[in-house]
Amino acid sequence: MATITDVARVAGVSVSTVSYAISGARPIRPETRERIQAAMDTLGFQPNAMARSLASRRSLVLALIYPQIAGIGGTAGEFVQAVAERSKEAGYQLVLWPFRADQAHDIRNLARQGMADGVLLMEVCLDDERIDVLEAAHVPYAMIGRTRDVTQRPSVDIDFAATMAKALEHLVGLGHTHIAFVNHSSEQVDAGYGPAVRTAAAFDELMTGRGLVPLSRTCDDSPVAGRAVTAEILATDPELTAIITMNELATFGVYAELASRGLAIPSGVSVLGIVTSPGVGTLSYPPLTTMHSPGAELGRLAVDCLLSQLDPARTPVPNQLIPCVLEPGMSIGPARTDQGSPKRP
Amino acid sequence: MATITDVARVAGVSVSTVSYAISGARPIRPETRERIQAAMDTLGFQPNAMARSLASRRSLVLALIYPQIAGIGGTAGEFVQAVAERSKEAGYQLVLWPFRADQAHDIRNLARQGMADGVLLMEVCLDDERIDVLEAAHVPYAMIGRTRDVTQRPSVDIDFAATMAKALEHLVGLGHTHIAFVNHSSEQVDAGYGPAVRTAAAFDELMTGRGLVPLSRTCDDSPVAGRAVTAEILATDPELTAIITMNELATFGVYAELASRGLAIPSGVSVLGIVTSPGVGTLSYPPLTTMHSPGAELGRLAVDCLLSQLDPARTPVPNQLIPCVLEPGMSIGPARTDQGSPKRP
DNA sequence: GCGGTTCGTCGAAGCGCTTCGATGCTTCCA
DNA sequence: TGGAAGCATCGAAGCGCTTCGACGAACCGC
Repeated sequence: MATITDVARVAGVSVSTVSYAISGARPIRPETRERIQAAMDTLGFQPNAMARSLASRRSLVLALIYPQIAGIGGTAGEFVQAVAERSKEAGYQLVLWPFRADQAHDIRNLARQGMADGVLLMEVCLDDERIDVLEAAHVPYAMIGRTRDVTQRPSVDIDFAATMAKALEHLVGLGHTHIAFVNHSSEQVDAGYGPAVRTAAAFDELMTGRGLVPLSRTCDDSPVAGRAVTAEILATDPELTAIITMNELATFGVYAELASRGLAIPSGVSVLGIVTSPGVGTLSYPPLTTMHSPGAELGRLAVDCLLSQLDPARTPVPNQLIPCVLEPGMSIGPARTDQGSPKRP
Repeated sequence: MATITDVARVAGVSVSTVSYAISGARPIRPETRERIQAAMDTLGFQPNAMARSLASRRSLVLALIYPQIAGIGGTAGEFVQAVAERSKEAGYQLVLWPFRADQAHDIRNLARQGMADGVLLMEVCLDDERIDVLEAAHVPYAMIGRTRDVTQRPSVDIDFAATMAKALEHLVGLGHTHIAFVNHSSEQVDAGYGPAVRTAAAFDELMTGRGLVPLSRTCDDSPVAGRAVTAEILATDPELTAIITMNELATFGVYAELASRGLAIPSGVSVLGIVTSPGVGTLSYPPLTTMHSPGAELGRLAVDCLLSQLDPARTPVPNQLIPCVLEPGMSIGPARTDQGSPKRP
């Protein structure tokens, strides 16, 4: 494997000149630059990443800490992909650190080994120990998701409140007033999992603000649980005409339960999946109308957000919240009016 | 950030002694070892990964080249996850290199920068340029999937033939003789995408071997295409009683088309999904019987396979083929016998 | 025509670690 | 009891690159 020394020898210049020619940090005479380029080409020179990092004290590597990328639905996959691609565009590599959220100290130690210039965290909880540890160790980071207070903390996230607002606006505009929300599991809510907590809060507040009664349920991530919750919801409010789900697997159960009761979608009950992974709407019949998670955009933003801290020359990236995007399917229609829709609460 | 020199000073020993204490490459007196350990603890020392790699000429990093991890179904996600975890167990980190299959030269150049000790390739085609380039550059690799000839080439893969054999055995045992196979798209077959080619070949051969007529179709990866193919298959062979699909998205279309024709599953037609991602069976009603892809196991094996080349001290990992695992659902039953099942071809 | 700049290049000092050979002690057996 | 062998440790030479200061040459204005 050719080294920079070989290139310098072949080009008849000093090692430092080659280095400057590569980095462009100092002016090089065009003729010299060409000789160097020729030498690099004939030798097939590729600079050694480790030596470069050691000397420059920048590894050009970002680390992504993730708890899980498997599972149905490519939300996380889409996100990871976007992160990797954006990193590459920016000249960085991406390493995967599979750590659970409670392994903050292992994360800190790995970070201090200098393999990565900064870390990206996903699935951040309202009170996330990892953030505290990383801040204490002065490790640059950016999070996808938000801790409780996020001012002064670099983050990008889905705008759950805006997503819910758009969802309700859409449904209420079609005459729906009895609307239920199927959330993630109660374990996730209790663990302070941001999406579950924030979206539920937004639902309650927005429904109440419209003078409607919020019917909100947690639900394990499975079709079976989705079926059970649907049955329970329908029993609780027989006048229900719309269900918003933020639980992809449960949504399949919602469909199944509605079908088994002869409740057609959307003429009987409208269903809207929010924060979904791409393509999931087409898996059901009738195709589910969704508001899909802006995973790819979040991934790119997260990288930009982190890089803007590593390199002050970059334009700083403010914290951003991105709402989900409506993807029309065929699961939403006007509210049915079996016994006159307006009803006093 | 404390360095090894700081540790040596605090412990009152030389730098090399600290290094040997950490690596265990030479014996150190227990008392000395303890002093060093104490020094490391008080300083919070973490060895610098870059310096270590530069000096030892081993980065302890593996690279995973992947074309796509997004998309419905966690097959690839499951695989990536397993790879990352196994790597961590073995003391390696995993970096993601998002390259398309035609970017062999970029891959080569990156590999020659010495960031990774070896690379893992997924979605390998029968004739894969990347393999040739990597071999020419003497870059250690392991592939998930197989090129045309795989003797002497480190690989792990799904055993498509065995999977298909088990699938047919199961169905024929239930009296099915008119069986169709829904493959991936013709583009993928033409591109020499191993799973599509090998499985189709196995289907043809095994059906013919049993004296049955193989009805094999390519199909775009979408529910819509799945519907169309199902209609065409049923028109071609009205006596069809079973469909094997290796196309998760299309399978949803298969269900929809059967439902719209009033063909119940499994009493009218049995459906078996092969090489599926985990959990996908539960998304349909009735739950799809599947043979799911051993993604996690393949991921672990692939890492072991690669590591056994990097470190000759490890026990070598032979090329392995792992069949998919049957996961019972409710989509398979005995063949219907509308007009007497045995029929001469 | 002389001090002050700017340009293009060089040499050398690291970056923080690994690893080879050497060294001074002990220990052991003939 | 002396030489070989083993043990524990040290010093120094890199690994391949970046970057700082320096230096000669060409250029500038007054």
